[in-house]
Amino acid sequence: HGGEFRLRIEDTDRARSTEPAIAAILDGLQWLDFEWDGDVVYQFARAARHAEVAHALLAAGHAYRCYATADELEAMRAAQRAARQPLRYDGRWRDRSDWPNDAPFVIRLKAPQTGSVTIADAVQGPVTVANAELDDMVLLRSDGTPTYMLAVVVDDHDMGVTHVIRGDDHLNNAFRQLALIRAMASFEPGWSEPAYAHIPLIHGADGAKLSKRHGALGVDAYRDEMGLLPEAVENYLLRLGWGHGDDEFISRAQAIEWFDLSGVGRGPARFDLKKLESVNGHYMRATDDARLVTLVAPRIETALGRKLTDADRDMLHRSMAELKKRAANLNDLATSALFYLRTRPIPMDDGAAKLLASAAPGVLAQARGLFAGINDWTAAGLEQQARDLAERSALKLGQVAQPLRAAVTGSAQSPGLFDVMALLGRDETLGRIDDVLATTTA
RNA sequence: GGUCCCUUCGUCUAGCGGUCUAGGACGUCGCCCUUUCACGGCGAAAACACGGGUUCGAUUCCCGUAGGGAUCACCA
Repeated sequence: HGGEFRLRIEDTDRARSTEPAIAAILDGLQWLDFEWDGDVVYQFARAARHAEVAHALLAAGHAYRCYATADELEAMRAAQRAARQPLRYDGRWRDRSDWPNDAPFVIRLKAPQTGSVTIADAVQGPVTVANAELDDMVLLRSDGTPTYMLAVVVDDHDMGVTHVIRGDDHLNNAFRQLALIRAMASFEPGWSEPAYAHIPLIHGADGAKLSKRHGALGVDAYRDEMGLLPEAVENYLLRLGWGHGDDEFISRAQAIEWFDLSGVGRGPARFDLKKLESVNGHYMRATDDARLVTLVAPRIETALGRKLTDADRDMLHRSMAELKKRAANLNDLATSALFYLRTRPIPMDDGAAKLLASAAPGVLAQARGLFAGINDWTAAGLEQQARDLAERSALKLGQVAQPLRAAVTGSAQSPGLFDVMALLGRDETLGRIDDVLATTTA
């Protein structure tokens, strides 16, 4: 829609807004290629301006001092609970002016008590709430710091925010924020109401809401631990709660063209890791080999415990076309690539050991002999030898190829065996077979 | 509990009164391809929460029930 994307860090809770927490947000946004316009605004730095607005409201009679203590308010709520009444501030200081001079106080908004407010939400549609349901919220705490409710409204106004798009856990807040905006607008020009869009929250696979304690992960977990591609995460998230016909894979450009808030569903969607991995696999296959080599290299270096040489990277690059068809994420890709780069003797996994143990006697040695005499060390040439051997020994090709695969890759699964051998080269391939022959005869 | 919101295959969704014997994708299960595993191809099982209306006709509109969600701080 050609708008601006402004980034504001709401860090008024000093305990939670640590340096690493903020860095993780910026880092995650950048990884997903969500570039914001202009400078990052830090809310805490604007506390004085927030207080200024609270005092302007107080002076204009749209706010008042409340001297109720925490204990007093707790007692009030307990009584409301006991009487099965809704829990809300009862306005006990709303109309008083006998202010004690020395006692601590908060500033509360003098919100309208009659009538109702309707929000034309771009996602939820028109939503109406009676003003009687809303109580007088705290604007400024007793220590003089602003609450979130005050801060957002003031910052949105000062930053020229026209569209507030956020999780629907904020829908209720919108009504109170609107009351604040209207109070300001009543005596200061320029306070306009933004358009609201409240997007449903995402739930875990079990239907329970995603939270820190329950399945919610930082963006870095999807990147680092799970080895996903940013475009895959973006595509998956885009399709959660929104769709465009039967389209599953939607590029950034298409998303920009097609996406509209009116198409966003109103019910929460469940997070399905299987589908995310599937989408990621699609993007892995679509990614060019060079980028995959760069992305997967650090993981391989960690697994191998050494830096990759240029020759390693070249080997990786040449094997990538086949490897990427078999991997749903960068972790799997790294694991599946290891055997190309290991130094002899390579380890055998359980599947490989089993194949070697049940192999027809002598096949490995015979194949080794045939391969040693080969002139053109190509996939086609190697395959021909293997086929000839199988035919002569009345074996299926698999009975020849599988033990060979185990010896050469250390695993029962790999890309096409003869392509692997061609890539590995004569010396390495024959050496790996020799390694196995040495251990089995010994 | 009050207020507000939601409800199509197990999951994400298409559907915006008749084209629905309800489409796609993931997952599941078969088959094909094949030296293994994948990829790819073909196919199958699988849903309109329930009950009332409105209408010539409801998946689509309205109401109720049930279920689910959000929120009710001197947190954001």
